[in-house]
Amino acid sequence: MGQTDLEAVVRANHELFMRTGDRAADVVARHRLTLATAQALWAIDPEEAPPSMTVMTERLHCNAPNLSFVTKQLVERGLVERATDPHDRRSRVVVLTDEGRRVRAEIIAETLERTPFAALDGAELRELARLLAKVLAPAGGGA
Amino acid sequence: MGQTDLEAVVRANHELFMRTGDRAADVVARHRLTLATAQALWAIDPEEAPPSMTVMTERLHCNAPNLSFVTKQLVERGLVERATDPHDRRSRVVVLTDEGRRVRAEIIAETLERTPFAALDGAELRELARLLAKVLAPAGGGA
DNA sequence: CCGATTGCTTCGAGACTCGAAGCATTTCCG
DNA sequence: CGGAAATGCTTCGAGTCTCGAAGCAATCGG
Repeated sequence: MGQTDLEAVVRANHELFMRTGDRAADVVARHRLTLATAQALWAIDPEEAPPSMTVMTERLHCNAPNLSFVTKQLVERGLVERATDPHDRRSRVVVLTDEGRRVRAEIIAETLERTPFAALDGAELRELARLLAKVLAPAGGGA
Repeated sequence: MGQTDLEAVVRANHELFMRTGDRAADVVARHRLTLATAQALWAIDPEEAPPSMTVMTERLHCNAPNLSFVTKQLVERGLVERATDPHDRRSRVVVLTDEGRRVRAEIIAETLERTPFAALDGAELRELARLLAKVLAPAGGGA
């Protein structure tokens, strides 16, 4: 009867995603952003190379026109800038501005303070992170 | 540094919700539904008393006008019917039709087949379900 | 060199979400 | 009882999000 556990997990995953979003709603609104634009901002890690639009569509599970739309709003808000990838002039990379870096850090910090997941203790979080990582990469290097 | 685990958990939760949705997309499309209407259908447990609109808004984390809109589509699709709660004639309950019950079961079954969570074995799923349940109900009867 | 492909944008349409306003019913309180 | 207030839901209008189709610039393949 693993079916019952599986359904419970999928439902809990959905519910917790919604609850985290609900609690983050006023945080992102305070920065004049929406959930969609905040997720895009979150997806740009300032410690890695600026991602191309294609990479961003994969991270956000959306298509190119959608990302173009969302990116435009971040540009207008002064949080990111578009730049042409010198290695392939067709490709545009999304670069965080100083304010973008600051706003991103604030949104992430406040979201993590409010998410229901924060109720778990360190050991539980580590175990949960381990299990979720396994789901994300099930092969584990196997055949 | 539990912060790292917490962020990883929130990101993984988001990512897995999106992946589950992506893999369910063609399943719900096959039934002429969208993700929003399918979630509403999922939220109606045929083994419990038919939920009122208010209960449904809580389950779906949406407001009344939105639910009214989604419910209308399920009614037009012949999957649910509206009924007046005899105990409070202001309240409308959402009742699954026979086809609604059948389509709901199919969508859930096929979604659970395809979700990445299905890669876990029984013990892992049970542990994951336990942790997520704890996040959903953190108090545990405490003060 | 030129057709095919890739990466992105714009455009137009459809779906989703929400606040405001309105209606029916119930509850509250004198 | 009677009427004001509250509750549950719907409709309406506007705004946001999402996507397919079409188009442009740059690169790749022969």
